[in-house]
Parts: sequence; structure tokens; C-alpha cells
Amino acid sequence: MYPSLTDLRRVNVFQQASDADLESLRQHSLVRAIEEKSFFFLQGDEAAYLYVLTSGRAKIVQSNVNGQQVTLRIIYPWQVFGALGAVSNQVALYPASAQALENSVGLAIESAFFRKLMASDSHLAFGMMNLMTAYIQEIQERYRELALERVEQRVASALIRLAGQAGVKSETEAGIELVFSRQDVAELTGATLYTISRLLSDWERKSIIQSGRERIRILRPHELVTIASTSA
Amino acid sequence: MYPSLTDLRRVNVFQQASDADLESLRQHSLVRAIEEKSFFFLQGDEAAYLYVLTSGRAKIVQSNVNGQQVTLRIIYPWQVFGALGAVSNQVALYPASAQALENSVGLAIESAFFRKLMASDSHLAFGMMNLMTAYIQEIQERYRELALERVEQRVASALIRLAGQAGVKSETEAGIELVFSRQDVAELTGATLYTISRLLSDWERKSIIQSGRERIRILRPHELVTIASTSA
DNA sequence: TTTCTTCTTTGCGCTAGCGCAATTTATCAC
DNA sequence: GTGATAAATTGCGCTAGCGCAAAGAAGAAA
Repeated sequence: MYPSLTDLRRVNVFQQASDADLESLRQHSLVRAIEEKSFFFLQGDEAAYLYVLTSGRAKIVQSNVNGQQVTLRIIYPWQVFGALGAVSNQVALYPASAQALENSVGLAIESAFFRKLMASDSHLAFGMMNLMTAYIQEIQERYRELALERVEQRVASALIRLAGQAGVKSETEAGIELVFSRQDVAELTGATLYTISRLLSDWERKSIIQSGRERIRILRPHELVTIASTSA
Repeated sequence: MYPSLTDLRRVNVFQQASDADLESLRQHSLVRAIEEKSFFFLQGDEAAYLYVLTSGRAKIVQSNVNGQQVTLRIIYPWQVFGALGAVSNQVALYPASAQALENSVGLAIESAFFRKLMASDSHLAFGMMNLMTAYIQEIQERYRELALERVEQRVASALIRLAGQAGVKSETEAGIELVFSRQDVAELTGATLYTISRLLSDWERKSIIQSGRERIRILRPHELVTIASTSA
């Protein structure tokens, strides 16, 4: 049920923490199973917990008043999400929702407790700062792409990024398999479902990828790198 | 020359730090005067210093390979910038450049030293985390706008945001005065100079703003709020 | 197997915003 | 004041990508 200390060490943020800290952290946590399409938390909820995904896959999405949405991050096992509330001692609200992409399990850690742990163990604070700086760099890069690059380049970049994040497990000699719908890719890249469908069809004709229902297999990653950095 | 301890307390990140820490921080700092259009640091430089702006105004810009650029943040006095390198003990590179918008002065603090201070004083670490979470929330919101909203709405949001950041000093009964060129606004909103010019001309006809060379005076802020949240 | 649902594809028309080019306006240096 | 430089404006044509609609696939359920 609860992850072991060994498992918790797989979490980057916790890497340098003491056993005692990790143990007490478990005491202040809940295991929550969330089924596909349900939410760990909703945008605007009070950020009382931060999460470690222990199995499954999730996405962090932000909606505007019309209900249109963008995907900010994809979460894989042993990643931390929903942590903004652990920083301020004021009441904070989640700025985005966390939705399970498949049946998932997360460890919910009390934000207030985690804040105390960070105050007493600087390793935890540095772990969190490293998480934040890495995320800032990614979102800044994506922001720049959204402002300056065409859809084709943004999608190529997004697939490369996803391939890197999804990790080795999905990489075989037959290519790198990504499990995302056209709609998912659209929300990740600031494009529409239709444009993504047309683009992937085109790439499939050129044998850069091979695609199916909610599946994209990257056959020639280097081609995507080229497209991503093609000017104008 | 060097800012006083009282001045340094105006920096959010330093608010809770001890006098001794602030004093030693000054010892490990340099005062750097940068003239308009010159750079505090360039994208790709080794992030050996983090900065506190003590006077003037600066922008953080990220460029792509074609030299097109987006503006990520505007920096006002007593704000910290270029701090990513203080987090990791690996060598880090600035992911963006910091360019002075007018003749400016900054206090350059050694990243490695600041990292040690954060490790010994959790208040500093929390100050930094608060800075990062606030920035993350802003950039996420702008990312969402860029993906989902039209130029008109993004510009309205940007002006509102700038008005809030520029602060009270520029707010009179005659409106809120912002000192930015059309090009600046374009780089802040992911639009072109031409589109911004046309849009501002239109708003001026409607008496929402009044504008001049490198100047925008917001006459009816509420109109902008309405535009920013107008659907489709 | 058949039916339902959900995802995907593709044709088609449309428009927001780009970007060139030429002009006008404001500011600065001398 | 005069000329030089940089910023801003505006007309015009163009196209990337949107978004509707309708049809086609691929699973899931019955």
C-alpha cells in the first residue's frame, strides 16, 4: 500500500533526505487511487496536499473561463506535483488541475507538514528548488516556442520532450512509443486537434512516425529534431 | 554605493534573513552599473551571480536560433533575477539574457555563496521558493493565454499586469503611465510590432488608453479588464 | 456479432494576424 | 534650428492554422 523508503528515494526531491524524515513523511500521507479521467485535485482547490505519483500517469491542466485548456506538465511515477502550496505559509490554491491519464495512485502529503520538514532539512528545500528550477526552464522554453515557432516545430519539440520524459522503457528498436491522443498533443502544444491530425498524417506518410489510436511511435527521432530547429 | 541593510530588506527574498547574513552577503557582492540596452548577463553564460536590481529597469529575454526573442519578465528595483544558478551545485547556465531597459544598477551576488547561505538559513531558501512559485504562476498563466487567447486579450492582460507591477508611483488621476515601446509589448505578448501598433491606435480612438513614443497611459483600466476576459 | 462510443481523418471555407513597404512623427545630437 | 536617428503608423496582400461538418476506423460493451 504505502511505498517503501527505498521507493521514496526514487523521488528526486527526497534523494538527500534522512530515513527519519521519510518515515515521518509517510505518517503524514495518504494513499489515493484515482481512476482514469478523474482528478487528484482541481484548479482553485485549497492546496492542502502535495503529491507523489506512485503508479499510472497524470497531466497538469489549466483552464480558462471558457473551459478551453492547456496541458502544463505530464507526470510520471515518482514525480512530485501540486507542491506550490507547501511553500507559502498562507493558504494557497492550486493554479491548475491534476487529471489521471490512466488509473493511477498517488501519495498525498500534507503541505503544512512538508513545509516544516523543508524548514528543518535544507536538503528537502534544495530538492524542491531543483524541481522548480527545472520546471521553470521547461515552461520558459515552451513559452518561447509558443510565441515564436510554428505548430510543426512545436509538435516536433513536444514529441522529443515526451520521448525523453517517458524514458527508456518505451524505447525499442521499433521506435519510441508514446501513448497520447491527438487531443492530448493539441493541448500540449497550443494547437487544435485537426491540425495535429493533419500533421501526424503527413509525418506518417514520410515514415517519420507511425501512429494509431492514442499512440504515436517515433521511428526517426532525428528527423523530428531537424524539424524542431528548422527556421521559419 | 553598496545598498544599506535597510535597502536590502526591501528585497522580498531577504525579508526574514538575519543582519549578519545580509552583511556577509554584501561582502560577497559587486555593484554593477549597466547602461541602457546593455546586458547584466547573456543567455548561455555561466550563472555565477544572481542579481538584485537597485535602480533602473531590466527585462529578461529568451532568444531562439533565429534571433527572435520573447520577454519573460520585467525587473524593477529590489527584485531578484538570474537566481537559477544558485540552486544547483552543478555548473548552471543562464537560460535567458538580462538587458537593461534604462541605465541601471544591480548588486551581483556570488551564486555559490548564496547557495551556502540558503543551506544555513531556511528563511532565505523559503524566500527563494516563494519567488519561484510566484513566477511559475505568472508564466503558467501567460502560457495559457498565449495558447488560448487572441492578441487583443493577451495585450490587455499584459498591460494590466504591467500596471500592477510598475506600482503606485506611476498611478495618478490622469491614469497609469507605462514606459514601454510597441516592440516591448510585442515581445511580451507574442505578437508583432505592427499588430500592437494597430491595436493601441484602436484603443486610443476608444479612449481606453493614451499613447506616445515609448509610453502608454492607461485611462480606463476596467475596460482592459473587460477586454482581457471577453470570450472568443 | 452487432451496437455504441470514442477517436481520427479530411474537405472546405474563413480570418486573425503576419510582414513588407512607404510614410509620418518624435527625440536627440550638434 | 537643422539634420539624423529611431519609433510609430497604416495600406495591402497573404497564409498558417482554425473550426465546422461529415465520414471513417478502432475498441468496448452488450
